[in-house]
Amino acid sequence: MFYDFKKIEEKWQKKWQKDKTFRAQIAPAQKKYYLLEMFPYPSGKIHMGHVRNYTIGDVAARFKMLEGYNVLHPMGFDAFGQPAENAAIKNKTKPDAWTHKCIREMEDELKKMGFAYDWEREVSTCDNSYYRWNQWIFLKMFERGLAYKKASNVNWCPGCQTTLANEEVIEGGCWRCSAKVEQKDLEQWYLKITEYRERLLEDLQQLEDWPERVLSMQANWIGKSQGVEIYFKLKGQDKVVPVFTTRADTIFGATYIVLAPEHPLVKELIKGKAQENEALKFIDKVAKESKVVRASSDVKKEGVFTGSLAVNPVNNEEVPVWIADYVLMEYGTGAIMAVPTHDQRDFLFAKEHKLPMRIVIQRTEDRGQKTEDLTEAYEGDGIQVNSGEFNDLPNSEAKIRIAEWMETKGIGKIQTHWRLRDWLISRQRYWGTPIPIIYCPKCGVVPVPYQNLPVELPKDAPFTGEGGSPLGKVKKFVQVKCPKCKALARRETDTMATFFDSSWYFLRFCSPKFKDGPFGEKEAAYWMPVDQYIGGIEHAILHLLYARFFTKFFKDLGLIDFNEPFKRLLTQGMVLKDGEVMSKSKGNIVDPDTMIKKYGADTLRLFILFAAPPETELEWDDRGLEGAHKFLNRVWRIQDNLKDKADPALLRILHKTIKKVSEDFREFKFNTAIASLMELTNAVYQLGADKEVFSKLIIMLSPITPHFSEELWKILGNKDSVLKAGWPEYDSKILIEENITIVLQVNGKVRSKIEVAANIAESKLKEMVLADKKLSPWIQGKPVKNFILVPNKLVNIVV
RNA sequence: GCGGAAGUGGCGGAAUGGCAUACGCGCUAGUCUCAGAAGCUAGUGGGGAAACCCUUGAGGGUUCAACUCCCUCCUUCCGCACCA
Repeated sequence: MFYDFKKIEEKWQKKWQKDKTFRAQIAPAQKKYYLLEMFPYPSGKIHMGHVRNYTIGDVAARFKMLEGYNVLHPMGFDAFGQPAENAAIKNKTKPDAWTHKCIREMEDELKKMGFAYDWEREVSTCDNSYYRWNQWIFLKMFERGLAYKKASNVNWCPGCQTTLANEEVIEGGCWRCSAKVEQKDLEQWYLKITEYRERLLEDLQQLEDWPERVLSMQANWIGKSQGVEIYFKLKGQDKVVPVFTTRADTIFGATYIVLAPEHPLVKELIKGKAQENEALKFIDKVAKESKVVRASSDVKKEGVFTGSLAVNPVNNEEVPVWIADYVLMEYGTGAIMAVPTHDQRDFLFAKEHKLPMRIVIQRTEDRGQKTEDLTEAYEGDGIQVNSGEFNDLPNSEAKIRIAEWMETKGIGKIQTHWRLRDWLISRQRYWGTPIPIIYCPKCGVVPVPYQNLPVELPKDAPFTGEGGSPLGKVKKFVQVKCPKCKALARRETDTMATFFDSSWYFLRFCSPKFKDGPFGEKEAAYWMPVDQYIGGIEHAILHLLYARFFTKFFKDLGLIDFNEPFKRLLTQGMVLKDGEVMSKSKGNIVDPDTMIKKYGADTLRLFILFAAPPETELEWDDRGLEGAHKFLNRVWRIQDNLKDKADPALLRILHKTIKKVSEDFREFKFNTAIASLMELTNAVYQLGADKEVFSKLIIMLSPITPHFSEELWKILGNKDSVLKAGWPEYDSKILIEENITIVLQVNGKVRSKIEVAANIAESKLKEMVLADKKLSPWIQGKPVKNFILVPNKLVNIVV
């Protein structure tokens, strides 16, 4: 007999919707649990990555419901972004219409999976009821000096006359017209996330339940480093070039310095020199080079000599000043001291351009080694050589002593540097939140008054992907009266990066219809922080960092009383097919909808959890899906053969299973939880189950296969949803076994096994072991050197 | 280059110092059937007739005992803003 998954799944989905089973309401007496999965971009179709992410979340949510928590489990759409613009151009429609159509389709697909969402809380970031609060937040930041304007480089396509995202630059060319991409300076809006860097780093320590790798990625991204700023005087001028280094111990080996081509001193340095023309050409070339090309590691490091010399302040040695593309203006001081012997990049550059080098750190065993002997830079620890009064010190000590010495001599300054830069949020795009700023010829930059929000995104902007910002072409939008002096003014036409939208949506879900602010303080106080957040590892840095930044900002505004938005984080692995990520270009996509039609959502949910642990990659396998389906049919058939009373042996297995599944669910080990449910099912086939054992099996399965379990639960005569059944508890008395199998090893190799009473005395056991027949060939005539006993498990005899 | 993760049967995976390969897929045989499908039962790491021996990317170490801990190396995957 087969179960009719199609009928069953439709029936229960309708019932859940009608009964509002998953509606979440504040209940102060009850323990709350906020479970959130990263909301999707509405592309129209869900893919296996979504199925995996949301199934993991759904099982956790339903498990918590069974455990008696008041669960908030919302869903929404991250609906602004470029794909809508591209799709609209391609399909001759509008981003608005296209996005809303996609949202409807995706809602349908998500509902077909049976996910336990409170759909009444759904939000879409492209609705003005949502993005008006983006604008509100922006204005609050602007008031506090956290949003500011600054000139910055963008990728510019001269063919399309538009800016390009990094991912739209393919091998230095525009993805649409292949024209060579240039760099252009534009005034852009930034958020001062760097003001929060200390807290963003510090508070990582509170996140005990985050994966170690995400924490270290965030810490590295923020990149706090202690180092020294060293002042190199320019020869024949009274100008000074500061360079930053974390390796003050190598200063005596600095044989040249390198400036970024954009460095403000460069033009002056090359003026009138023989190298001037060559240098100007190089600067021009680098300036046009897209950041993507410049940043790719396989490109050869290029550079030119400026013709100027500088003085190494520790030994007054004259060193050449170069410019090179691998030094970036954005980091540190935009200038570095080069130590070819102890930095591999400097080493390669020095070899290429025949620059001098000097060893200053050496391991004792390498004493006497010459620079000519080096085939690569030595970046490890050692003893100082060629370093004046610091010779013979270990470099770790010298690093500190040299830094302090330079500070007292006034040739350097100990400094903390950060890797984190401010966040550029301006986009010259249409489908995003308009930045609520007005430019008045008299008053300058004027924020839109709060009562005038939202600044609505015009529905009818013409855009073709060419010719600059689409909003700039909508006169009705651009032309505006200055809120201060009523003179004719101009609106900002940039929109916000979509990461802005997703940096606070978890707060909106607490009170999605709130009208007096981005979220209700009372609701946020009850539901937040998110107890469990689930999403892809690709968001390990940016999204999570921005969400943490916004949370701290809200705390500073006094709207919330906590520092971190996400208590626990799970990053799920990708879904692969034939060892590769599923993608359209590879043509290896497996469509969830097809699988639902063929086997049902419950089977799909079961398989995707069973095939691999949540955090590792998952290899898709059609046959595995069939196996999962087979298992459900096997459980379904149990109902026909229920006994009046279960075997005591089965009861023991049942309680063992309850213990194991409870532990595994708490730790998100769904694959092994399912394995033990399968073992229980196998035992039922051997020993026969009664109604009680079967009921508990169904309850334990219900978070994974909700429709299937609800149906069986009803067939067993229950009136309420299986969600009301309560999570089963195990009886530790039943778990105690009378007899235990002890493994007998000789010299670490298994030679025999014996069955003994659980509470056997050690001396008695030893006697039995030494008398074991299978063991005798191995121990006979040999003195027992050691007798190791692991209680209830194993004995190892060393002879 | 920087940072992170992982390597176990034919395949997905289990075991975090104590019986390597749980559970599932696949495969083999049996049973049921006119036949097939489904189901059920049994078997299934490699070598060997057997006793036994070998086996967790490679090599070394610690330990009574290592997939698990330490060292060296190899391979694969992921993220990134060449971060000095």
